[in-house]
Amino acid sequence: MPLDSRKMRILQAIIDDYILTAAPVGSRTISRRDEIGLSSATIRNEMSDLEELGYLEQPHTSAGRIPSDKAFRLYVDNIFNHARLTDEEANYIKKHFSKTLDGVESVVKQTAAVLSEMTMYTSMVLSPQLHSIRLRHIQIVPLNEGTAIVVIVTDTGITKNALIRLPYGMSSDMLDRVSHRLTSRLYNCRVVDIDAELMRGISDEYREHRQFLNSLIETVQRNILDGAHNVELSGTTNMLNYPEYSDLDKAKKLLTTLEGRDVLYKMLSDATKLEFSVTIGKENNDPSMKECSIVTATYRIGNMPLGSMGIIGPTRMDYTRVLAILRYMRRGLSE
Amino acid sequence: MPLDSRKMRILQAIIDDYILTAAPVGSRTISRRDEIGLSSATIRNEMSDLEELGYLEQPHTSAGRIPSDKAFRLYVDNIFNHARLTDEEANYIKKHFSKTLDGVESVVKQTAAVLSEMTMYTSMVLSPQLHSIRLRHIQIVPLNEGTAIVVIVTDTGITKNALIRLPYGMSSDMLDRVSHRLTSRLYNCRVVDIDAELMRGISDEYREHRQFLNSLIETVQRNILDGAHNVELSGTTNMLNYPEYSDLDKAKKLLTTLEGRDVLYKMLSDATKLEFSVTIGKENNDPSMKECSIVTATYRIGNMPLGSMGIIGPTRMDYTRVLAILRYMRRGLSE
DNA sequence: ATTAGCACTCAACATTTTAGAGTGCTAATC
DNA sequence: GATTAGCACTCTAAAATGTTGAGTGCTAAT
Repeated sequence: MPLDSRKMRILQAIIDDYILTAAPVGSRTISRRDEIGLSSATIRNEMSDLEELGYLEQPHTSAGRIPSDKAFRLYVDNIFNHARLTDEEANYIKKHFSKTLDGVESVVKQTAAVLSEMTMYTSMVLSPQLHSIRLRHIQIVPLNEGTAIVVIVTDTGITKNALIRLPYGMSSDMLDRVSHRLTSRLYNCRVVDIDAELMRGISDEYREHRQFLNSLIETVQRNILDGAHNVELSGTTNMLNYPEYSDLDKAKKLLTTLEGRDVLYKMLSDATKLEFSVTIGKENNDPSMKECSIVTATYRIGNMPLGSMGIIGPTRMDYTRVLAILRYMRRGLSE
Repeated sequence: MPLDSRKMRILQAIIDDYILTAAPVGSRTISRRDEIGLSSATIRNEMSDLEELGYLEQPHTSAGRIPSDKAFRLYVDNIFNHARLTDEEANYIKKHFSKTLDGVESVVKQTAAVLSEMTMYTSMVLSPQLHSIRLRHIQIVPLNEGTAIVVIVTDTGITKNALIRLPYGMSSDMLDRVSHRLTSRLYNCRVVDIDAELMRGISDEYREHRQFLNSLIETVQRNILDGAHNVELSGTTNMLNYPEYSDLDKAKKLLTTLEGRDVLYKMLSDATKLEFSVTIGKENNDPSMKECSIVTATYRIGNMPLGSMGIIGPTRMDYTRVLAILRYMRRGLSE
């Protein structure tokens, strides 16, 4: 059953106040606000109802009340589309992105930095996922007797490289020829699509090196898919500024999880399916993040999702602003 | 004036205890140890002397005493050469390094991870510095109308890439030829050595693209030298386990400095001049690190320093073990 | 339906008490 | 002369106790 409009207004006020102060909100605080115009006693009754309905929680008798995750959920679902950026903020972003940025890696880093600076929360950016990306160039560069570097370039301008062993007596000339052959043969292939089938055609031409070619491709594939696990993190220490993490133990747990990255990687790669996602408090799977919220957005090229980015903050984070910022960045990144 | 052997032994005992407990050490604690065999009263007298000499500090009357930075300095200079690894530890390292590691980046990451795991402190690894590294291959790969990726490969197997703009009407064929020309021309050059002089020879052949070539080289140089600022950090949260950082405020300051990386970069790149270095407590320049010690070691190829790595821990860190581990890793890395 | 009023609760903070670890000094002992 | 036992003294950390104020729930009046 939906909340009547008065309850709604009161809940809204409580949430607003809580986002600001992180402290339990009492009935008087709300009744003092003139857009409400009710006595504290009335508010108390309403609050009591809201608590019963699961939207508020009381840390202990005689403390104010705190919005529950459920309340934030309601709140987020409501504000979702109102999120707009002020010009000032938009300019801030523009300014900090005007620096020449060569290479995907530096864009990713820069994005993470801007996100965490603007929001004062922790930000994370998942490097472009390479599953569905196409090869442009393959080059094998001999290093010294027995080893070489394979460099591959993709259509999105991402390069990857891996160290490989060479079979004995492989000439530098031969490597050049193989490079050319691989490039023209695999041009525009997706990395995941390279399979035995496709390789046969090439191996056949270089019978004596079949073994080498196979291990080469395998290395490249492994390397590309692994590298994509990279999550750029920024502003982790920002979390320490929020009273919800003034408990050293909680802080430690959170930071440890963040440092581990794998949890974040999972979230971000799951989130790559949706344009935006908001995960509030206990909705998170990881125990150390039950007091966080995470807002994510994907970035894409054309309409193919490439990767995603996210903001990690306390449950009472400023969702409106965070969503606005992400929406803006997402547009900027997707080019 | 050097300490007599009894003072030395007592100081040693105090330091040992303090490294273990992080708490001020009292005279009884020391007198109980049977390798000393003196009453607490005697120890007290000696401690009083040691304090006068600047090796001990008292947080307040009626607390035990704490070794000063000066004491640790003495200690470190003494143990410096005794540092040896147990077989068990050596095996641990070997095991964790046996994973296939393709590419410099993953080696750097892996190294940082192993260092912080083994020591339980924070570790950092400076990526190989590229000043003195030589070019092996340059390849320009067209992406789409107007942009391309330059990939360069160095003799140590490190690759770098940068996004560049193409002048109008540059054919893919032409790019290939330029790539070849650049490669043969700059083969074995150090990046820093590429200058106007050197470029003139090439520009002359491609008059109409002189402008393009110059900006290309400039981008590459900038990119290479920047990228080298990369410091891989691991185990930052380990610091939170030590009582010296149970004060949230101190912890926040330290972590913020660490996250900034630039202070660390400076330290590591300075440290690249020495094989090992130990910086204790107040010897550090940065105020947030006055209660840390930092031990660094360089890794090299042949006898050219490539980069360095370091351990950051509380002043009372286990220098012996840390030095042993670094010494071991350094040998392993330098190949 | 709303609100004023009042008794009651409870965390947070301040204050006092207590316990224990450690010191420095002196006088006795080896 | 160096060492040590003994004791008075110091000072923190922890426990115990007191105080305050924000907040509640309920009842009776509006």
